[in-house]
Amino acid sequence: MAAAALENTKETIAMRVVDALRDDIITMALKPGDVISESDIAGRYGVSRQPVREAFIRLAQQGLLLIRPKRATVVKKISPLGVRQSRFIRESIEVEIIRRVAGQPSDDAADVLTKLIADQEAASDAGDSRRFHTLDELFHRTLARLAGVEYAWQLIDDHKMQLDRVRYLTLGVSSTQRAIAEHKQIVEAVARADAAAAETAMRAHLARAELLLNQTISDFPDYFE
Amino acid sequence: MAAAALENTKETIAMRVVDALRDDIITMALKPGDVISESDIAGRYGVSRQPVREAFIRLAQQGLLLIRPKRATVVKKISPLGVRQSRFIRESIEVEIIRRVAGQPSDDAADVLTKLIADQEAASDAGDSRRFHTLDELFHRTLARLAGVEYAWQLIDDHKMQLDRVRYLTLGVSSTQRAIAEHKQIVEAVARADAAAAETAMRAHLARAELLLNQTISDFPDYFE
DNA sequence: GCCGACATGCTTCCATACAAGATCGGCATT
DNA sequence: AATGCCGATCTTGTATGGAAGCATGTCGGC
Repeated sequence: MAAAALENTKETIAMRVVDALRDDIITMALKPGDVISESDIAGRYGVSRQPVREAFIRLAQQGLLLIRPKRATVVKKISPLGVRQSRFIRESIEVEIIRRVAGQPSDDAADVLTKLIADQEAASDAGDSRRFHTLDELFHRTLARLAGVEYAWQLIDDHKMQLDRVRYLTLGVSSTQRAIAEHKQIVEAVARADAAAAETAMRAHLARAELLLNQTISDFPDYFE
Repeated sequence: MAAAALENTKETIAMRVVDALRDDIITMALKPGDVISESDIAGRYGVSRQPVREAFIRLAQQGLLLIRPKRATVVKKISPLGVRQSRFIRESIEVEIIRRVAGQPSDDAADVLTKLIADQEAASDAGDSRRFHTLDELFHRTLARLAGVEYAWQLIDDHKMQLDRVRYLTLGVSSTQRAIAEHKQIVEAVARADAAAAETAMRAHLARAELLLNQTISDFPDYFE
């Protein structure tokens, strides 16, 4: 396990426990299939069972924990079906976003995106895959903002967590160079206001995740259902 | 308020409270802006505060309640922005779905959909708007199943609840005849395997919700932010 | 040797008591 | 009369004890 101290940032203990556990789950410090209990976590963080229990409820609703009443609570294994359907949702939305952005092109849209790609190249050259990941997410979030639906991006954050766990497992595997090249293609199409090309490029970009998923399933079979 | 007795179907008390409260909220028995408290609801259902509190947490995560720590808990007012972004998500997904269904037409797909429309006409003639609503939802869910993404439909159920509250307010206003006509257009396009026409029809169908939303906001201004 | 009843130790679930922040009213002071 | 203090009384947050269900391993019967 990771730290035994809670960040003192959030208001309530329950919220701090939520943040700590979610981080442990996404970073695989708590592995899919691991069994945890209220008193276990409570003792580990030096708090009572009640806030831990409420944290469990929140994380269970986010699909990260599975509470089996009167039995136990386990870190939910990653569901390939769930991941694929989450990808379907994400692809549907991102395609719609890229159409809008390419359809109503603003002057600085391409500039902002180009600058983000430059940052990604810097992170890639430095071998900082964690920062690359963050910038990659920012790239897609920026597209949502340019389309005027940034709030919608927050709405699907819960579903994205399933994808994030898979992505964390692929940090060393995925080719950052290839992702950067695909981002460039998308921006180029947006700059030309070519919605069809932008959509095609976006679908191709997201399709690579399917290969990564299959690779990950065979690399870590125990983490999947 | 509505019933003071909990259905004895679900496993735990907390789950029963969740179901009861959610139903009261969607059917506007609990109105947006209403202030409730744990002990209030607990006394009303004859249970302790604890399961009620857990129900509050779940409903807050679903966007139906707003817990203000140490202050109170209120039934969340409907956010027009949130509704529009939920609609954006839904439209993105449904367009993708209708493309797939129209793209890979199965023989009985049109038959199943046609039968559903017939049921809707029957409900409309009988003036049973509640049943019409249920069938309408089934129509769209069936499309998701035909596209092979029924599970994704469940994933966005949480967001749909925002739309459901608005829809409940429009039960007497919306034109069932018009909705049926639009459904027929969609099915016709699917039967002809005309993906472009199906997409256009679906967008038009969903666009009507924007008008209903604006109408509802002016009819019930107190229910919105 | 095999199989089932049962005790034991786990878990989550619920109830209750207390703690701590927030609100609102009365009341003293200015 | 206006204003600021302060306490009664709400609220949600946390702690703890016990109840109920489930899994497991032991022991007795066959």
